[in-house]
Amino acid sequence: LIPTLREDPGEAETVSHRLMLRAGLIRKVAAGIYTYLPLGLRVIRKIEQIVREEMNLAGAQELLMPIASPAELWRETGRWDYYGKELLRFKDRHERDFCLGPTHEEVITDLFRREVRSYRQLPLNFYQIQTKFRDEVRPRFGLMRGREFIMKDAYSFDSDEAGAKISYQKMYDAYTRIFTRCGLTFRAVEADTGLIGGDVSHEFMVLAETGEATVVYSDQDTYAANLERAEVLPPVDVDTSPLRPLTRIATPQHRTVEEVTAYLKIEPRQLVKTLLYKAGEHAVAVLIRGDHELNEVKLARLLHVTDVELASPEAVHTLTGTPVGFAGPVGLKGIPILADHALKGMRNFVVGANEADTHYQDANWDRDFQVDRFADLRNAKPGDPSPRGSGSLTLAKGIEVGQVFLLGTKYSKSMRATILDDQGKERLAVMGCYGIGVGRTAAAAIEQNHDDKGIIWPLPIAPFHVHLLTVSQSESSASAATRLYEALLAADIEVLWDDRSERAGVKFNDADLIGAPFQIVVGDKGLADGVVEIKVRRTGIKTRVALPDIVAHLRKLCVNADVTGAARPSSGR
RNA sequence: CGGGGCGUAGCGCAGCCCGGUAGCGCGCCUGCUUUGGGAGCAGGAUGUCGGAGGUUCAAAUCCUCUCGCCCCGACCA
Repeated sequence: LIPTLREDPGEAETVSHRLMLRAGLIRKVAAGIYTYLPLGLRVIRKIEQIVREEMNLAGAQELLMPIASPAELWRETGRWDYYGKELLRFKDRHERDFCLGPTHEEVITDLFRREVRSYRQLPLNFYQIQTKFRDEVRPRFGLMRGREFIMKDAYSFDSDEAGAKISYQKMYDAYTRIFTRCGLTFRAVEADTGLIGGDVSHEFMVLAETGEATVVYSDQDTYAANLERAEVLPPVDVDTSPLRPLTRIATPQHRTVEEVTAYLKIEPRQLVKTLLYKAGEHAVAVLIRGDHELNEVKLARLLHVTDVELASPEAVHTLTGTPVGFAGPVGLKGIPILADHALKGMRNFVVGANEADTHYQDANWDRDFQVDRFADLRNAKPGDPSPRGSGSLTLAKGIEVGQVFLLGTKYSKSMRATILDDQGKERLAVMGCYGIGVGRTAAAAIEQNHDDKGIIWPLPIAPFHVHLLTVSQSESSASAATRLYEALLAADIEVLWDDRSERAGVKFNDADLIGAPFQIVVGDKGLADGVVEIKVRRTGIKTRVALPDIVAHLRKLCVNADVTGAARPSSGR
């Protein structure tokens, strides 16, 4: 059974989602919840196998934790309240609270503290490949952002920082090998730690237009970070023109940067917008140059809160006495004023006047208002200088397929996971955690490897190496195909045989859609000359090969295609 | 959570404005022909029109409620 679809399903927009449905890899059960069909499951298993091999090689041990976990563990770390609606909660028949695990720091740390006593038992690294559930606000793009999804998660435990860093590096290296073996073009970037927490983190980003994340990287040095994290250096070019006197100016009905700058015939970079934010219980004003974007993650980090949000129009009115659109720092009382450090280089700029339909021209910080704190608060943009030395920054879209975290003692502290060190003293275990989205890796591979006919699988994760199709109904081609099929199986070549009595065109199109790296076409025409046709899906190149030479020929093709998988690390672990 | 859109045969859609026998294409079944890039002819099967309630002689169509799905946004003063 190959349930391919001739037409694009109405529900899918992105390439990988469409092709996964059309090629018969997945079917939707509910929003963000999918069944893996036989073909899709084979791809998932291939990726899992690569992950297993590399994790084992890196010294991690596989275990399997439950999907349901009791609320008490989550209450210990505070995440029962903190995680929000993404945590799908339910009660068992005794009215006890449970949730479906979105990640497993709590469960593994609980295991660790019960079982491990001594530093001699460390380092330890446990991993599992398991179904996770996160009740996403907006599931989309098929397996790219599902609610239920398969994840490889790993957790390392060390007796000190130095050890934890080594464990982290091992995982970083393993991830690099995993995604390389999967045939992906990716980048490891510095990342923020978000809900998981911790100190250091890298995300593995597959570069693709459909990515939901933005990657920032330098064109000349090795700097790469996601947009939330990417550092912006203080300005180098400082305006030294003489200060002009502050002037009020009427800007009737002109609120946005666009409107005000057009009205005043100035550039957005000569205007400073004043954003009012709610950070926990407090309000702050944030000054940002007109052509820059505020980075809320940076703001939250600076203020030591988990989340910030724009103040409501009502709150803006209370704080500034004006409707939204005319807030400004001059005369603003009672709340801290923060400014992006780009302002340090600015003079004689335009700001709101805290009065309807009015702005100030030629405002200057220090003279006209005080800034409580300058900081890096904006998003990087193309052309910004690299924060590590040389080159300028480029922005690209990426799909996050993996992330590694150096957690430190965040969880071992709240859950009191301690070990005895060589002095007999109790110490908190130092942890790391590491995740790979298995289904998302498959989707990302399709985003990077397809054409208008369908998927072009990288050999290591292809559901089958070879798609065998018989295009003639004759006895002779059926028996030739049977012999060939068995010969390929005997040679450990995975082959999908399309023996349906469909017309040739249907089979060709399905084969292209499903995207096995190689197609073997058996037909009466070729058999008359004792040959079959081998087509390389990616290049479209067809070769006529004599029957006895097929296995050898395929082997050669495989070696050429599998440049990544062939290069196995020769570590002694 | 806000905005927009869509639920009609297995799939893709029309019909709805203007109420009156539920349609088209693909797929599926039967037969004949065809057979190396999504075949042709002939015949055939398939629908609680997402669900509930209402209006009406009469509802896929109008009204109310509800469920599901998709897309955009949740970033600017």
